[in-house]
Amino acid sequence: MKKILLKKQSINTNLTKISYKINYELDLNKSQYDAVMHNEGAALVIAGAGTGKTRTLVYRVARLIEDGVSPESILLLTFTRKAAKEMLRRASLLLDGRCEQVSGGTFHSFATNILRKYADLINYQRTFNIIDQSDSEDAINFVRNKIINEKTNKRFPTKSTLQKIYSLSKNSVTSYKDYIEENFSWFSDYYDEIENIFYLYDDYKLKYNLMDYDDLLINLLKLLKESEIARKEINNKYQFIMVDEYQDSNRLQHEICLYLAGEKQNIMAVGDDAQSIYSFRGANHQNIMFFPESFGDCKIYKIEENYRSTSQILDLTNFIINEAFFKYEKKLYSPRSDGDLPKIVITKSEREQSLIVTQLILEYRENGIPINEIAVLIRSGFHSFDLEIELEKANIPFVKFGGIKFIETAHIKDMIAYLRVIYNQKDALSWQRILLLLEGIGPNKANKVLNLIANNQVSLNNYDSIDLGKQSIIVKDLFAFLNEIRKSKSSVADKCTLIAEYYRPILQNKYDDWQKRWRDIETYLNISERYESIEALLQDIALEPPVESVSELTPESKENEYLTISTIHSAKGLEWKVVFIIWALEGKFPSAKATENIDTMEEERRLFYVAATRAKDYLIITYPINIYDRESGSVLSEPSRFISNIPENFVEKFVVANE
DNA sequence: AGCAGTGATGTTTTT
DNA sequence: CATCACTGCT
Repeated sequence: MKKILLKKQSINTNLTKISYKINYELDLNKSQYDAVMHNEGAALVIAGAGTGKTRTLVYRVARLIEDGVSPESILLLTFTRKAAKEMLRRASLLLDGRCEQVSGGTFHSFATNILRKYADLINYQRTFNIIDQSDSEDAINFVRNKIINEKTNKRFPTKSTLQKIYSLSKNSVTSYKDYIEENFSWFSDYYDEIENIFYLYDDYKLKYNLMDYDDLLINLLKLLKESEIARKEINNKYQFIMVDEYQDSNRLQHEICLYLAGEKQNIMAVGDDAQSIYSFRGANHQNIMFFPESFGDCKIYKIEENYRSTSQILDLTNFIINEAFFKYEKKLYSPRSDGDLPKIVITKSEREQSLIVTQLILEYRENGIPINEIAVLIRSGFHSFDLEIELEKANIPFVKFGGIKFIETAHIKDMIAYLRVIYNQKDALSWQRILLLLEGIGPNKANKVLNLIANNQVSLNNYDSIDLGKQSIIVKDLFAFLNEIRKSKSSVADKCTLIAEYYRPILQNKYDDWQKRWRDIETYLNISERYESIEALLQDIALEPPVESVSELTPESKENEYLTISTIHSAKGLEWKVVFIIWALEGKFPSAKATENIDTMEEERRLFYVAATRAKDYLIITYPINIYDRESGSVLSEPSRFISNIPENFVEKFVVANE
């Protein structure tokens, strides 16, 4: 039995007597100051776009530390690790290195770290592997194939639909039955089969020591709920909880927060209901409004003064959000009234849009705006393909965030699968993947090996009993090779290089464009150099994958300044002097998929709002008119509904002159 | 049992 | 423009 160490912590609540290094009153406005000085008990901070939300969090971290709270006992949960790092860096600049000691990360990475420690309490081994969405779909497909029969041959949900139902019902803490009835009622005939698949899927993961993204949260909650020992240790360690971007948390995360807050309820949630853009992940934009009800006593702070944008930009964004069907009690105001009006540029074609955006970027740069103060924001990853070509022609260095990441490509997943079986030998999903790469091995023979592994008859250092006839040798060679790497004392990067050499002939055989893919592998090898353990590498790849998309990201463009192209979701919390929003066309943004449903439509509006509020000084919205759209088979020619009825004096409109 | 070739299919957003 | 499921061939 583990012994619980209780450490007494004295928090000086008598604020007036302390003399701080930082002059909080001078550095902050009144509402920020109040939030920063919030001491114990629950609090909700509603902070509009650009109102210094990060600043408030950073100052509160510093303030708590100045008051004698030990940095490790502050837990800062953010949406991305990048955000957490940035905050801690700023806090360190403000105060000192102690701020770097603050605990923090995403819900998922925090959960992973906790679960690695307490895995045995929830019947897992601590070397569990984390599987991403597509892995999860594959595993679901595996069990799905066992369930489908004559009755289920038509209109039975696909693996990706099943994964979605599974994930959303878990994230919203709703039973499968209720969730299907409410959201996928057309599948209710198949309810028994679907539920069965989900049970089998859970068994599968437990058996092979795998967790999907949802399991990380579910198992953390389970641990907090069911193990008093773990809960006490965790509560004792993390005395002050701060959660950023609360509007994008879901029910499951909310329940975790309740347990993390513990009896003391020292939790501060920060967010903006008008910026909720993650409902597809089970977030509900009303969640944040329910937050106070979960606590006996919850203070609410509102911050409304915007320091980011000019009042010209805010006039436009206020207009956009006030058109929302469900009203937000929100009007941001700004002391900066010296700006240009936002521009709307209408072009004839996508080509012309790309050309004009490129040209404007060059003009802004000539006028002294550094290129890394400029961003192009897009609704979907592929909206920038044409622009990317144009930017390359014009020699404008750029980095693209969001969209398909190179980590998600088949060849990189293959590479990672080798590492994963070394780390967790039971990982059937990865075994399956790498076995199928071998010549003469199909699903059946792979399955044979999988069963041997599952029954502990075969492992990396005991594989003599494998008998697959002619193919035995090639499989045994794979085992021998992986076992060598497992035992080897060489660096992670060296191990990855060996794997790459092993994989290279397979790659060449499998893909015509193997040279392009090999370059990705070289990038991957470079990344692997940053890690000292396979565990750390795998964890980062699963939870904080390198954000850069597949791209010809040259080393020098990374060093120097670059233009940012980003999906709006990936641009959350960031800001630039100049922001372009391209493809503001009905059918693209809002996406054609969202138009049927009022809730998804409203989310598109908030998304547009988030995009526009990223701009500090200049906002340029563009769209091409008369575009034939293959998807819907129609001609798109209407400007986005979010900008079509903007009052004339709020924007300047441009069209490209005919030559 | 494995594999290659074919035809359909569908392409938000992310941990 | 892939990937994916399916089919028929070896």
